[in-house]
Parts: sequence; C-alpha cells; structure tokens
Amino acid sequence: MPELAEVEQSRRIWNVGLGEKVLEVIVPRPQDRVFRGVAVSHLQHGFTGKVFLDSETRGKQMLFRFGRRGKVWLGLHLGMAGALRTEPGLLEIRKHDLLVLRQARRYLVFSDRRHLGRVLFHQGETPPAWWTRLPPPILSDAFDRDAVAAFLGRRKGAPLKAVMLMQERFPGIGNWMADEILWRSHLHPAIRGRSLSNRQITTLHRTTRQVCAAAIGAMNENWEYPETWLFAHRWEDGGRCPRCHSGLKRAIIGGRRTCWCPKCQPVKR
DNA sequence: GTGCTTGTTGGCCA
DNA sequence: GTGGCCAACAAGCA
Repeated sequence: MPELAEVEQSRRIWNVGLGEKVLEVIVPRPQDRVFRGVAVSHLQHGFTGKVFLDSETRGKQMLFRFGRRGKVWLGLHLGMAGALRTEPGLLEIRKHDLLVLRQARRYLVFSDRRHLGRVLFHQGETPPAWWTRLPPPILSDAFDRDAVAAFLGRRKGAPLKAVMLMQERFPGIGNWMADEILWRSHLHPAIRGRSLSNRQITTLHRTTRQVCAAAIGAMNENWEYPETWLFAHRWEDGGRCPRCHSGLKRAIIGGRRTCWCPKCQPVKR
C-alpha cells in the first residue's frame, strides 16, 4: 500500500508521541531482514532515553529524529506491506511487529507483514547520507520539466510504466500512482520514452506534480480515493474508466500489474 | 496447491 | 559502462 501519500499519512501516526522520551526499545526479531546492515544493539542503545523530536518523509522514505539536540536518527521504509501504529497501555506483540519504541503512555510500533521494508539507523549531528542523498522530491523546484525530459531521453527504451516507478527520478511514485498519472496524461503505459512529443513530456511532468500534490489531501480515513480517480476502479473486475466509462484494461507492463483505459490512453496519438 | 501482490535489489544479457 | 528485464525476497490471500 505505501506510496508517497500513504507514507506521509503513516509518518503522522507516530506524532502522538512527539516530545516524549523513549523508555525502551523492543526488537522481537533481531535477525529479521528489515534490519539488514544495521546493528540492532546500536538501535536499542541509541534510542533509549531519547526524546522523539520530529519526523519527515521524502518519497517512500521516513526519517524520525530523537535526542535533545537531534543526535539519533531512525529511517523507515515500509516496503510492500509495512505499517506504523500506536498502542496505549499494555502491548501484545503481534507476529509481524518488528520495532517497538515504548514511551510512558504508549508504544510506537513498526510492523511489516511481508518483511520487505527496511530500518536504518544513524547517530550524529547532521542527517545521515542515506537521507541527504535522496533524489529531489517531485514537489520541489528541482523536479522540473527538463529533468523529466532528460530522464525520458536516457530511459528511452523502457515502457513509461517502468520509467514512472524509478525512484531516482520519481521518488514516492508506486504502482497505483504511476497508473493514475499516465491515465490523467492520456499516455499508454507501454509507450517508450523516446516516442513522447515535447507537449506530452510537458503534460507528464505537470500531471505528476498535480497527482502528488492532490494525493495527500484526497485520501479518506480508509486510505481510499474519490470515485473520480482511476485508483477507485483499478482493482475491481469489470472496472470502468471514471472519465469515459469504457471498460478498463489490466495487464503486466514493465513487470508490474498495470491498469489503463484503452480509449483515453490509445497506443498511438 | 497455484498464482497472484501498492517495493527494491542484484545478476544477467545486449 | 549503461540500460532493460526479471527472479528473489516473505507472507498472506483468493
């Protein structure tokens, strides 16, 4: 589930614990692959006794800052099925709970049903390199039309669907957002980057920003989107295009399940 | 049992 | 070296 908007929503779930100290770090499965490359003992020592200061997201990455003067950093990636939650009172550890920060009045829990997520840790005055080296966010000035055009030029042989999923240029875009953007841009997901006109590149750039900007506010409490979005119809059998009511098509494109409207997104335009 | 899955990575090949 | 493709990772679900 976690793409840009869901990651942002997830990050905020832990906000209830802001300004409060971590009393204990619980790692039920220290050998789990989400900790690959991280010494779990450092994690435990690092956060115990530190105050939860703030957090932010970039694309699908989350960064949480702890310590009086911001010295300890926790990075989380939700992978395919990661989730954050808080639990008041006594915590009953569930099967896929991987990292638990205990505070006086609640537990902050990271769980991951499929264990494809990632936990990162850093101690130091400044944010870690794995954070500062992330590509420029889609809603930043650095994500301009020229950057998109250059990237499409380089990835000229790959289907648009695959290009949209490349985090190095489209950080935060996942499977459903890629389909949503291509649908709104009237671009078939299997088109190769090389065959886009200048006007189509402009449209793709603009639409990418629009969908990212709208996604966070448009999501309801069940993590769903309005009926006018392709999102609301893409998984249902017999789903229809919310714009022209044609039957939607689904196939594997760029190695991923893809949904598009054959009428709004013809192969040739 | 089979065949999927909202993500990422590394190996293979052209 | 670069880019495209795909299996693997792990677990749940239909």
